[in-house]
Amino acid sequence: MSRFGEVDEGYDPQALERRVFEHWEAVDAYEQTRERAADGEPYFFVDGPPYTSGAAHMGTTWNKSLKDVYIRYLRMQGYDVTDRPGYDMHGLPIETKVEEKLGFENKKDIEAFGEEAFIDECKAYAEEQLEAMREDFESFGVWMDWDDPYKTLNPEYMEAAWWGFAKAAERGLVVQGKRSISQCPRCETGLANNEVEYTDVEDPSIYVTFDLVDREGALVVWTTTPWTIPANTFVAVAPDLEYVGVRAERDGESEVLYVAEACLEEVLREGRYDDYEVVDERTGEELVGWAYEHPLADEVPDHPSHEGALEVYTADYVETDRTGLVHSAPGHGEEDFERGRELGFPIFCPVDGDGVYTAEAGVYEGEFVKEANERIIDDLETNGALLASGTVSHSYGHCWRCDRGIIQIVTDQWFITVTDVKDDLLENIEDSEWFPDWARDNRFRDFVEEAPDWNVSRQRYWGIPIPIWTPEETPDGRGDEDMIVVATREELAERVDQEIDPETIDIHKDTVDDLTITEDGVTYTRIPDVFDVWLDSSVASWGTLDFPEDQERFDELWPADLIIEAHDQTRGWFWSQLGMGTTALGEVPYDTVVMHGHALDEDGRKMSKSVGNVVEPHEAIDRHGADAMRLFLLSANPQGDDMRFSWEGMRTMENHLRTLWNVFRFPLPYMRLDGFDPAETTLEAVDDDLERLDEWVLARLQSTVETMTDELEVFRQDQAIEALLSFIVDDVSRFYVQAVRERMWEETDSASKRAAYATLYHVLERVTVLLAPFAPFVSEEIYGTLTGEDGHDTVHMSEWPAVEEYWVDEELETDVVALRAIEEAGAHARQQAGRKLRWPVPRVVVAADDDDVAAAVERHTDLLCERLNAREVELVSPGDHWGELDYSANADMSLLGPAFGGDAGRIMNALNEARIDDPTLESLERAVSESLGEEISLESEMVSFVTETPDDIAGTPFGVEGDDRGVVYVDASLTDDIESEGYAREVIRRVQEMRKELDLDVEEQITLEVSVADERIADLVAEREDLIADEVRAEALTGVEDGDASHRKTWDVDGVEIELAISPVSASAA
RNA sequence: GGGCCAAUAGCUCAAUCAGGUUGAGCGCCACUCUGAUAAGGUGGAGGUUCUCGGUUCAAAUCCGAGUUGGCCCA
Repeated sequence: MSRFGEVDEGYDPQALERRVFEHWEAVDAYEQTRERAADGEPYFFVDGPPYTSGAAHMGTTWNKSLKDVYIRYLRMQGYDVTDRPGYDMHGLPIETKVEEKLGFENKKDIEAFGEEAFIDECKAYAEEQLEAMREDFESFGVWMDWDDPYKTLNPEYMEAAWWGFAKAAERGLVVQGKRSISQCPRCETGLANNEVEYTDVEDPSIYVTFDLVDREGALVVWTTTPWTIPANTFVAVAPDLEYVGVRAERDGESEVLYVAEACLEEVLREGRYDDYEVVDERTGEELVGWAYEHPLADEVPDHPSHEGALEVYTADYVETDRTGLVHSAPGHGEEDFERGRELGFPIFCPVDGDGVYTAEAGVYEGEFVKEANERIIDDLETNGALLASGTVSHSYGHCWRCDRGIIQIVTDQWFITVTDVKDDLLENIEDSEWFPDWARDNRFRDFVEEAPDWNVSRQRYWGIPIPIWTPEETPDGRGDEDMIVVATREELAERVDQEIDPETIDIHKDTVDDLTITEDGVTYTRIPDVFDVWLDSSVASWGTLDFPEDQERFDELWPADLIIEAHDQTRGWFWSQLGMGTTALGEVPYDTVVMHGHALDEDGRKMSKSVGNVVEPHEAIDRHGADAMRLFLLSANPQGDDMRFSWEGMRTMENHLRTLWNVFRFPLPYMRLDGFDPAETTLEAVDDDLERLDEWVLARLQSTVETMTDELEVFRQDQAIEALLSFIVDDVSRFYVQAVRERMWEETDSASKRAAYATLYHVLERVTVLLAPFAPFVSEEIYGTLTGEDGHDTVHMSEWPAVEEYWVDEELETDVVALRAIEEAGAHARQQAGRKLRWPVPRVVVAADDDDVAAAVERHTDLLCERLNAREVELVSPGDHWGELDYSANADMSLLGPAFGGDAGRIMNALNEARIDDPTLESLERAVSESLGEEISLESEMVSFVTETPDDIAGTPFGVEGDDRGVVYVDASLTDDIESEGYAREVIRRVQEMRKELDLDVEEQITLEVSVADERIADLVAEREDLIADEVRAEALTGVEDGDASHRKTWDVDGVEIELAISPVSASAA
């Protein structure tokens, strides 16, 4: 880019972004930026791999933008930052998508299609999705190593998972076992808890009676899963709960029912009993050992009948709910299973992985369990075991992929026994620092404390094969006793019977399933399962380093310095990494965690396709540009809180950027015209010529740098952005540029102009560097235009600015805060006096409350005169009083409260309403006492005096951060001289407008004719003819002939009619 | 059903930890400016600080119960 070249007149983000992408491409901006930091101190950032689901939504966009900011910032700080992006590419979501695509119904279709072909389809699909996501990420300017991402489907990454798992196995933390798990009957695989989604559904709600053996009556249980009744093994009670036996009557028949006393009324109502009588009272403890008959004994001949089965036991999961007696089937429910194991019962689960009853289920064999519900209810009724039957709406678990209702069954699974190392897990948490800290100390700790063993096996195809080989013959024994766990591809090649090349082998299921190991005469085959997909990403901290293949980088970098993810990852990636890091290596694999929230819609609702409130990032980019979108997202608190998307917020950010663009564009023509060379006219060169405002804006720049750096260090980029934008918009644009414009308009060269150039140039250049991590596009273009060949090829190679002590000037900053407050108050007072800024006022009086303000006014009298358009500015020093003022007082409630208790409020009001002539405590006490009708004694610390403006002069108090610091009085009286200038300015303004209407060049000379209807005012205007001619570039004030090039208009200036006519000189000469 | 987090102006948030007359920016309306112009300036309207109860002279702030939303878990 050439320095001070022509730029777009308005801020056009789309065009600008296109240019910047081309520029990045042309100069290898990303590669150069990385290279520049290559020798810096290493910083190991790990990208949490997004699942390859197709497109970046607003949440991933926020996440990646945050990562991009900190990567860029750290790089500017000189760190050599790892920025390898990752993709999570295995798992059921992709399998189900591919199944849909191929029109598959279940696993049998996959088997028919062929494992290898299916895996190839999954791989192709995942890669396709990856490309779409990469394009999205790049489109909003995320700079990561897109050419070398880590993919969980790559053999070297899969090996990282094998290695970690083998380490855990080495430490005895891998076991096989039967567990009650959530099974998706369609996907035919177990699901982790976090893969189960709960939604409200209508299910059967039945009350079943279990007839007691050897005594009259029946136990009443309640269930929503009739299909689990065949597997009933025992009934659970709470030991201390009161139970009753009642003789209940309905339809003229009576029976004895046992339920918890608290549930009695409800059960009888459900069963529509007419009457009842309590015949027995017992605690749960006293029911233990009672035997009952299986209600489907004939239909399910193989039902549990072993020693101890079909009896009452206590269990801690019993609640005083429904009947207080719980039908327990260890072959299904998780708690039932645990209790059943405690009791030493064999597990009876007559249901297969596809949700179909096995032969053990007797007459129900071959039926899908959910469909068998109805028949079972009928059979229960026939057997006289159905007390009541209805439906209930409750929250029930569903498969996260296919939405089918899950079933609880007991199957053989493989576990990492994280419960064995729970103390280590809790201890290791302490080694990580979290932002916000409560995420670690409340949420995460709670989760870790309660975490069960990790079921890592899935009965699926598209995943990392579990590297366990078990002996072909394992009669009765558990697989984990003689298992071989393979850690690497090399080890695999060494141990398997077949000839394979570890360099080239793809270790997906279709390949490794055929491999066998024979050792000591025993042949081992691989178990058919693949890993839970959460295990894939859990090894990212070393997988991203290609460890174990690459040992060196692991030794240098591990563990991760920083990870940044949303709060749903507490139970996801934050946890899986801790679990894997601790079981494999005994350490937490990350030092610092930044936990952000989710992107919600404008109303604070979750964005969801079905609700139709999803905002796509590319729509946001199309409407307001990628920079504005990033700034909007990044200006949200990144620690824990959710963010609400807002189009208004987006627009605001675009407006701020437009302001920056205008500020940047404004001096360019002047700098170009004057041949300003920033390399020559440096700040150092013009130091002696700098004016106070120049020094001020440089001082403000320093404190902005300081604030931003401090905030970024604690991951509050939102605060950093606020500081920067407020500097750009409030300080540079609205104040500094406003004040220095006239210096730039000067036609001749001057020291003051050069100083202004050098200052504004420096400020703008620093601003682009500070803005670069957040809005990488617009900062790039501004930087390029400012620096031309002298700068880096890209702003992103810049160092993060350090505070330049030389320019720090806190006192000056505070002074200008006061001056700006005075100016603001002055403008307010003017408006109240009905005098617009264009009209000069003879006098402005500043009554200062303290020496700092007084000193500031003294130093900047000229500036105040100019900005307030006052002939003179007078200062009333602290301590002196403006004779005509009244006073009232404000109360300091922190002192008034303790002193007066309940009366403090009334006294406060009296203070506010008091009007006294002189600001003394005595006068105030007198006024307050009189108003309240009682003697009130005040301390001077309790009150502060407030001036009350007299009627004849417009006065406005000014303050700093809520503290009153003085009052500005504007004397708006008129004199002929002032009226003369005022009307002249009115004429000038209107001539300028007419020039614009004719589209004249700024330099173009005109002839001008002015005729004012009012004679007195005509004379006043005539007094300022020279001023008018000068300001509007009029060669002469003469009559203007009506003609093609002339422009004539009659104006109404506050009731005075003024006719103006202009014509360009060139036109009238022709 | 349980845990964590949040709720203050139309919107985004500050003030909450250490109780003391609720603030800023944006938006809106009015006025204003017109050599940055899809800009700038001034003012105004807009709050039962989610609800109810408690502690206190005094509660947005502390405590308890609830409501709504988000995440996680069952």
